[in-house]
Amino acid sequence: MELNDLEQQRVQKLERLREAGGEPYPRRSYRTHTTAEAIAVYEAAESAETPAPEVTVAGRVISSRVMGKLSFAHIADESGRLQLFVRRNSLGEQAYDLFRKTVDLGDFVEAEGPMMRTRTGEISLQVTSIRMLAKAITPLPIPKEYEGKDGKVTRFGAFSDVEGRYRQRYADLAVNPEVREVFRVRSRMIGALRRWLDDNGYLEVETPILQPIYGGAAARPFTTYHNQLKQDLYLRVSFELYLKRLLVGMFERVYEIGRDFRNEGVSYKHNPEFTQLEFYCAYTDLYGVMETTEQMVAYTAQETLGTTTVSFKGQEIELGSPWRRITLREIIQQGNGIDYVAYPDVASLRHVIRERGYDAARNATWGHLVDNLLSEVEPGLIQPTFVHDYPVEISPLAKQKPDDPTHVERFEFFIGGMEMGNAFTELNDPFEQEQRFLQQGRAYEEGDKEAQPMDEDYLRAMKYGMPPNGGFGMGIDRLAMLLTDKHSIREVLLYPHLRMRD
RNA sequence: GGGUCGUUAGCUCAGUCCGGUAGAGCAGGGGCCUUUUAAGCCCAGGGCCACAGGUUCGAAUCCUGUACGACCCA
Repeated sequence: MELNDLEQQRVQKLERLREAGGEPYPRRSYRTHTTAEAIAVYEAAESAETPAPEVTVAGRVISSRVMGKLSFAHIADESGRLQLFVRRNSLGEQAYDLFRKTVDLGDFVEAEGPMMRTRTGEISLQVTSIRMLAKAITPLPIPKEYEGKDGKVTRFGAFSDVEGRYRQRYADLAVNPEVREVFRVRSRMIGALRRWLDDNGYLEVETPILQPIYGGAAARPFTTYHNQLKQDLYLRVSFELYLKRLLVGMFERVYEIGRDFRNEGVSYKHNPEFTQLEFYCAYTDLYGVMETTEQMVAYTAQETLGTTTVSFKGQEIELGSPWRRITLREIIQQGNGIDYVAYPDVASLRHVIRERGYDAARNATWGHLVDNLLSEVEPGLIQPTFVHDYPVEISPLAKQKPDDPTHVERFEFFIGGMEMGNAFTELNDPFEQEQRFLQQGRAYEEGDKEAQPMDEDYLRAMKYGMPPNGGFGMGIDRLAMLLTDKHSIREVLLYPHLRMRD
């Protein structure tokens, strides 16, 4: 192990601790109170005018002010922080000296003694005994903090290098409490989603991540290989086809929360692996799913943040229902002035798009061009909006509209200028589904690498009879961005994908 | 994929225009200090200036390329 100067100094302290009979990495702590509990029991004793309680607390040293015969330090645990009042008279000369010489910022320690208030009024622990729990060799970039009279905390020298924070997330979490809070919010959010679905009759299931045939979304997959079976396998790009098979199997409401993998570029809202929620509900359709979506998302915000009004990029977003509904055709017309329905082939659509001054890639399919037109208006969709009625070409698993076979009952919904999810009245006619797969196959041959492959077993399942149903998918990471007001997906992923470095 | 910007001490950053001994604060080390809280005071340390080339008497600084990252655009 290569150690720099600072690390070598800490190893020397570790050895000094051992020489004094101490153990730098003992097996466990005999903590009696968290720091928050210690403060609470002291406050209770104070107001009841009973003697100050004795406690044992454990945590990481995050500040220290060593003076001659009296020192102050703060330790932090997950519940908060507590000041240690370390006086030579209370601790004993040898122990005090050992504390001064061997304890660094970042170390985990255990401290024991009666609670007290200092002269300035801060509730503290008067240390009668202190023990190393885990010696930190590498110094953590612990910032200095200053609490202004208005209670606002100013931090100095905080660990803020974005790349460093992502590559060493443990250090980021250790020194930036607000980063920990992001992941608490994320966890509460997923818990709330799960609770809502469970309470509404949905069964949580798990389906294969390794799939012999991928599908359910327009995306390129990651490919892997099973050595013993000598078989190519794909990492799933969606859960869709496996979940809908379960409706054939007589489950009526199913959902899955898990990881999808898409072999595409990274951006502020794309990571190669991301967390998705999909649910399928028998006997409803797109319009039923709209209501479900509104209720579920509003509930999740309320349970997670205590409000359905969220602030995102400086704007107030109201997640309470009802949400705006507008057709894809209308919103593109409003945004770009192009009625794509009037240009039913790729040549004429590409022509009009270029005429209006927008880019249109030469190899883009008609469906991609429509999708690109939507992308132009997407950043303006701040308040929750269902954009519905999509062209059948780009929706091979959705059911056509009864009055217009060129369009399907599908919506994508947008919040905060981001696409959050996608839903259909699911196609359950096996003959039509077969035609759609064949059409996708032709698109693939023509160069659309995101087209979906034929799935014979899925058709076989559908031939047994699949109830009418509405399906739904939502990007969990993007919802987490919305609820935490983070503007990059990497801020809501503990370990975002980064390029290898040496 | 294109453009712009960045990479200097463990952390946060100056220094780059206009080439000439590598800087600060915090952290760390040695002292002083029994109510501090961005504690304070004194002293002494700490660097492959991302990497590889080039120009030059001389490069952190100018030029080219590479890597990684951030932001914007597609």
